[in-house]
Amino acid sequence: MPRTVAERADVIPVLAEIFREHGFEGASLAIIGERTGLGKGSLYHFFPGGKEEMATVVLAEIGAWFEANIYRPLRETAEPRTAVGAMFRSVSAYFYSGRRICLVGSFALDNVRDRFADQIRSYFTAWKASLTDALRRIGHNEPEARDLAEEAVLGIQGALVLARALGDPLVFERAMQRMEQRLIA
Amino acid sequence: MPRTVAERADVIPVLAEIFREHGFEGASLAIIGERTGLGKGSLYHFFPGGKEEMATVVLAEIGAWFEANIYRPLRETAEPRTAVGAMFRSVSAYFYSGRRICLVGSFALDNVRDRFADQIRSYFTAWKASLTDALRRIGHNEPEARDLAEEAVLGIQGALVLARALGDPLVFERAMQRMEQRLIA
DNA sequence: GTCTATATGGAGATAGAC
DNA sequence: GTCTATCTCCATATAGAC
Repeated sequence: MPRTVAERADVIPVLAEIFREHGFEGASLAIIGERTGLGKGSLYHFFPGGKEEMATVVLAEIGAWFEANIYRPLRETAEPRTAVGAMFRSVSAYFYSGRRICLVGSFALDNVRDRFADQIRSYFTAWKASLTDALRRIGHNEPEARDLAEEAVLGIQGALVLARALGDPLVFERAMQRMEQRLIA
Repeated sequence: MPRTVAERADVIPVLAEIFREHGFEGASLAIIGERTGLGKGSLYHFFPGGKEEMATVVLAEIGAWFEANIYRPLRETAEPRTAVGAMFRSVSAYFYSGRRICLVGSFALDNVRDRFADQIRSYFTAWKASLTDALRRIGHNEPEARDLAEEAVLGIQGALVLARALGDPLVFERAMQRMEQRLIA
């Protein structure tokens, strides 16, 4: 008999976490079944396209979350200096101060990069663009704003790599501090 | 009959490139056999420990290369300003201006991170330490040197992630320029 | 040292009962 | 919607001839 009646939406955050921890190929259906509490039947009922569809949906949800919580505020908040500070706080919370990796960044380095190339590119393009916009409004000129935005976006990814490699979240926190200083000063 | 008589040392750079392109799990023995021109028999003759041993050996060779070509020059070159400039040129060449990813960084984000944790940590620890040393000798005070070194090491990793995600090597080249400026100025 | 053949396991995915 | 049983494929690894 059925364990419980699940909703597809409830499963997505769990999938995201599994992909972060195990990568795309490492996230076996066995693990996914265990963590979601769903059998293969239910999984394929929700995601007829299998793992590939699961990852696509997860990436879409991540993109939507960043759009709502990071990119839009950067573009639309009246006080851009505040918005940039808020971005660093949101990012720090989102990545658990460097204890959690960026799924999009890890996919970019992974074997699966080509399969999800469009979603990966959009994520970073939108981030760069919205941050550039805020920096422009803070008072930086156009090329300077673009440079600083690129540096910050890449710095966040690098901080996640290094913090994970060294097993030291402080690496991430220090990088956030430095970048915020540089952008807002 | 045997195809050719190979040496283990010749195989290692090929393995490194395969792991970079496909990741650890994605690098199947089929691919490895194809690219090295070796059958499974030869592969297991050279690496009785299988793929895990292959990756360990590859990481060791990468570590040795960086020690000889990056870390030692940073520590020992009489003119540290020159050494830092040389580091950026070597790194840029090594990563093909951002077209090639860092195997160690990609492993750090991957499912296999725990299996190779020691080698991953050493790679970044040694890089940070040797760069800090050079910056110290350039004239930065201790905490400043440490901060700048950490920022540069992490910036290189982030630049590789973003360049790959956007399919744009210029992202990498710009990041190298900015960092060199900041470190040497 | 290299090859081919094979063992064995686990992967993703499907079928159909309930 | 959920389950179990099953299919097929390809993974790593081994054995033993040459």
